[in-house]
Amino acid sequence: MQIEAIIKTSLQSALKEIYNVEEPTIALQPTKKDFEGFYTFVTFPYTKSLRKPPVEIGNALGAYVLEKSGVVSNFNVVQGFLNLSIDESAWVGALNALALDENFGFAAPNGQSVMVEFSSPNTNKPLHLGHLRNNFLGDSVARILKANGYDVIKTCLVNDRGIHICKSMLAYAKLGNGETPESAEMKGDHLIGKYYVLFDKEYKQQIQTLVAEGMTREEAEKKAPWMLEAQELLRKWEQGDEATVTLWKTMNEWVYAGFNDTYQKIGVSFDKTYYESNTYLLGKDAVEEGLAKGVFFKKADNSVWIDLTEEGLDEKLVLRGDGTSVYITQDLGTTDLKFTDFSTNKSIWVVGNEQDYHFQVLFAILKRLGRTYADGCYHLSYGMVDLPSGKMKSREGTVVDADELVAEVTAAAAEEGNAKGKIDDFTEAEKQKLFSMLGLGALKYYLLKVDPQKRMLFNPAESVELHGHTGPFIQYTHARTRSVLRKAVQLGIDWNKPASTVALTASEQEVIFALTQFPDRVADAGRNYSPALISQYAYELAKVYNTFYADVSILQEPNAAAQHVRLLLTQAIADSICKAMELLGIEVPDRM
RNA sequence: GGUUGCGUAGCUCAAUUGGAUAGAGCAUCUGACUACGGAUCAGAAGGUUUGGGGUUCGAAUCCCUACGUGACCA
Repeated sequence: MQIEAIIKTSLQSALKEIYNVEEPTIALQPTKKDFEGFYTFVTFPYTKSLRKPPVEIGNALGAYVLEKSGVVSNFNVVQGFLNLSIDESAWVGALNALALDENFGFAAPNGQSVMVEFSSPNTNKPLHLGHLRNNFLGDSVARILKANGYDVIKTCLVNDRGIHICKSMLAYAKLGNGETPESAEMKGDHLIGKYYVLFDKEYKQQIQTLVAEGMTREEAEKKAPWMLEAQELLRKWEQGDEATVTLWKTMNEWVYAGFNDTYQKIGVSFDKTYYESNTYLLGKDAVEEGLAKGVFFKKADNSVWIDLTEEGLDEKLVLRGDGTSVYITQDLGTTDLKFTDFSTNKSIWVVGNEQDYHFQVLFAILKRLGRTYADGCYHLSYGMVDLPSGKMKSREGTVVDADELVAEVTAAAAEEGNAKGKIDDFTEAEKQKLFSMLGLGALKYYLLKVDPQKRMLFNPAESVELHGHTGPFIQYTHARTRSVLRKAVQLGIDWNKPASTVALTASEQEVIFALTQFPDRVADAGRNYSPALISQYAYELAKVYNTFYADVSILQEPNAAAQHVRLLLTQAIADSICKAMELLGIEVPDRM
């Protein structure tokens, strides 16, 4: 059994035997660095019911677990805090168990399945920084849930239809001159993005002209010729006009080729891709169903609504008076489709917090419609990414392009990597592989270390940083452990077996303590859908190992038993860092 | 206007979900067997947790209020 679990059980018995208190859950916290011990139990909550001072309770409980638990070597009480030190044999035992368990940290399959929808790009422009946060989050959460025992299905819902695509199509039809990604030597998604910008430019011109002619701004925005033409194009598309559909298909193919290139580069993939062009008409039968069940009601203009004031929300339109869909209509249909296709227990949407209200409404409607899956729906809402110059706005050209950014971080890693001269024997291909690993490591870590819910600031200089609280720092620590282990192999040392108990330094105990927390951290990250918790943990592992590394010598250690423990611990750190980073979608090198 | 999120060191982020003297990184300053990998380590300095009230053994965390800031709904 785990040390922490043993202590908890022992404390439960202590409370029962000494004070006749039944405590179903014991909360332990790590002892603060300024105090002696590793686990702390807070006794304040019992002072009232037991009518005893907290120190007295702490002493009684401490004496009990010291005598009976078998893992506690010492204790001290400060006010209401009972601090417990752990016996060396318990530490070594824990190390043996986790270092020799290949699946340590990951849960066994739990028989549950979950769908994670993320990325969900528009086909009228290339991916940008905001998409990257979304992609990395979704990909990482999928990995974390898998590590928690779920069967995970990653999906992407591509927004491949609508007025925005028609804008690009129109500009291309007018100005394209048959340009292709090949002839332009541009990635397809960037080429389409170029025409979207061209549309916007011309559109703004037209508005200005109309306003100058005396039209109000609002009217001009509606009456600008290109806007009218784009809307006409959308109507043609919906009617299946052949030329329009052909152009749409061609341009979308270009975009997908570009997207795939980017996805591959950043190491993100999907099990299933949904296209809105196939799903945008869904949901109308759900509306019929809602009307029949009396969940929805019709207004005089024939539009369909739901009253969600009981849930603290408003009345919400679910179908327009002319029978056309709104976003929520499609989402109702698509959600039904997703659960029919995969019948998962849960479904998660990784979507920005600007849509918080939308998802509250969606889930509330699903419940009202009596969908059994409604309780398994979760909106993983994340904050926007700001730039030092302010908000990213695609219309104002202040977006950070994903492809460019990846190239930049890779270049930064290459510059430092080449300067160090430690990999001069690498082939060019090996170097490229490494630099991309490090560059992406820096970028992914930078975006994932922040609590998903929070808005974050993207500082370009910090995102390519390779020192301090960064991905490359952790990757470096991994390379370091592998280097030690390589040398140990060369020296013919066999450490891959249980170690026996020896005296441990404080830094060794800290490392083992950190290692033992892996399963809890994974579970925590899964419960909270938070890669940030894993990021934090990977950093702690690296930090605590580096402190240990500077503190004692491993290969020069004369005592074979002590050396054995240190190698085992090095091995465990290497494996744990590798696994933790894998949960973030970050690869770690053996050399760098 | 209505609803809602956020405000922590100069900057970027933590704080085990109500626990001890609020912790890291960057930037600044000091050091580290001429190195089992220095992309590292040890240390210094940096805080009235936006202001004000309240709840209790105990508040960055919960409640009220003011200010600042973002989002959504029209």
